[in-house]
Amino acid sequence: MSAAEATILHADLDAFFASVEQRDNPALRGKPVIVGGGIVLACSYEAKARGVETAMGAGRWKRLCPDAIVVPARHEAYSEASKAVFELFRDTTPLVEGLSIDEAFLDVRGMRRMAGSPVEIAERLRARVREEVGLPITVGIATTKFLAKVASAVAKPDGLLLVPAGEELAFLHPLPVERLWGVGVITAGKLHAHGITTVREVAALGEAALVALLGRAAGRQLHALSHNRDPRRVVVGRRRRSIGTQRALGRRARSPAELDTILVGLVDRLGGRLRGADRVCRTVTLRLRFDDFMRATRSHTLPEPTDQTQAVLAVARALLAAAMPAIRARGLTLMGITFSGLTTPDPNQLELASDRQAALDTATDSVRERFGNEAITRAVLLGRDPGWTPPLLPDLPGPDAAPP
DNA sequence: TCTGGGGTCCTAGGACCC
DNA sequence: TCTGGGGTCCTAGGACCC
Repeated sequence: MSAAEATILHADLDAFFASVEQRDNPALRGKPVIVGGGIVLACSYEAKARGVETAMGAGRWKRLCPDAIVVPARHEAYSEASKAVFELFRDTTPLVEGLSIDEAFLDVRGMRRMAGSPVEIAERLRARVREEVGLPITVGIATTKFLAKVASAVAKPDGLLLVPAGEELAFLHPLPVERLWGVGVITAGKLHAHGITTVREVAALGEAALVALLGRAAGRQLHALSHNRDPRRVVVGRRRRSIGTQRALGRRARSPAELDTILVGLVDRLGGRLRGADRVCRTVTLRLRFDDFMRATRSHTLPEPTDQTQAVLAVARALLAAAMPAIRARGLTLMGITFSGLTTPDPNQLELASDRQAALDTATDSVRERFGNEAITRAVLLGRDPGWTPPLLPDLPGPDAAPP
């Protein structure tokens, strides 16, 4: 019994949002299409060929591709298309692990007699996604999840690539380090600084050296991946660990009252999403982004989980009020706010969140215990008095280390 | 060249417990 | 004077992914 047979598929829709737009509007086919506008949420391969990339700002893509057709995002359409494709995934094999709205791992081990070789299964899946949902999809096949993902990235767009068992390293080693899952700009930069540009060179380095360079987890992981060692199984039914909502603010200064209005909107959305997903959260995190792209995080953990907007709001207000003086002291402009609730793994705890007033009381007590009565007062004032400026709090560290 | 709205996982120090 | 080990939880920051 060879554990080495390549049976893991990584299926990844190509330029997902843009492909849905081209599917639904024939006038867009064959043209550079950008979904988003302000920044690029997604772009068609015609736009990619001109150098446009995801998350690019308007200034840049307009220079690169002035004739691009810009369409607003239609998230419901994407969500629907995603559901239809995932149905086809699950019709292919019960072992489906979703990674995001547009990609999943499928394990087709033991299906040869019934359904054919992994390549045949993948071909059939690609044809069905094309015919039944109208979208192009790329599939990578390999012995490990990690390598299947690398394979699909290499095969894009609208491709299929099998890395046969036994040929993994021959495929992997010539690739640039950036192809490895988990190597972003920072890690790639560190590796480049040591003259390492290919996976082969990573593999030759040895675990100890990689750990010294990148830290324990990242070093070990990279070492293992460079030898195609990835024992992770395809797992069905993974649950989200956190739910968050965020909003960009731009460079304009915001009054406390404005901030509070934004905050209430975010928390309201978050509460709705928690309840909609039948989830509760115990740890509420406030994430702030500044004009120099610095970030700061403040979090608070409640004694009991909740899905109640008012309870989360009490925590959120206190966190923001407590962080505000430190922000002002640095003279930074707030560019974005995120609130997220770390969901709890135990669904039984849902019952604990049933009583609204009790949840609010618990949250208020918990915040008071940590930040003191003053913080509660400040948090309440935050929403009421536009002229209010918070006093400096000496006990709070700044949003980050002192500027260079 | 400064941009969205989602997420995941890891690290490190301090508190606290046994 | 020097000095124990291990574990969990919380908080803040950082890197990365789509």
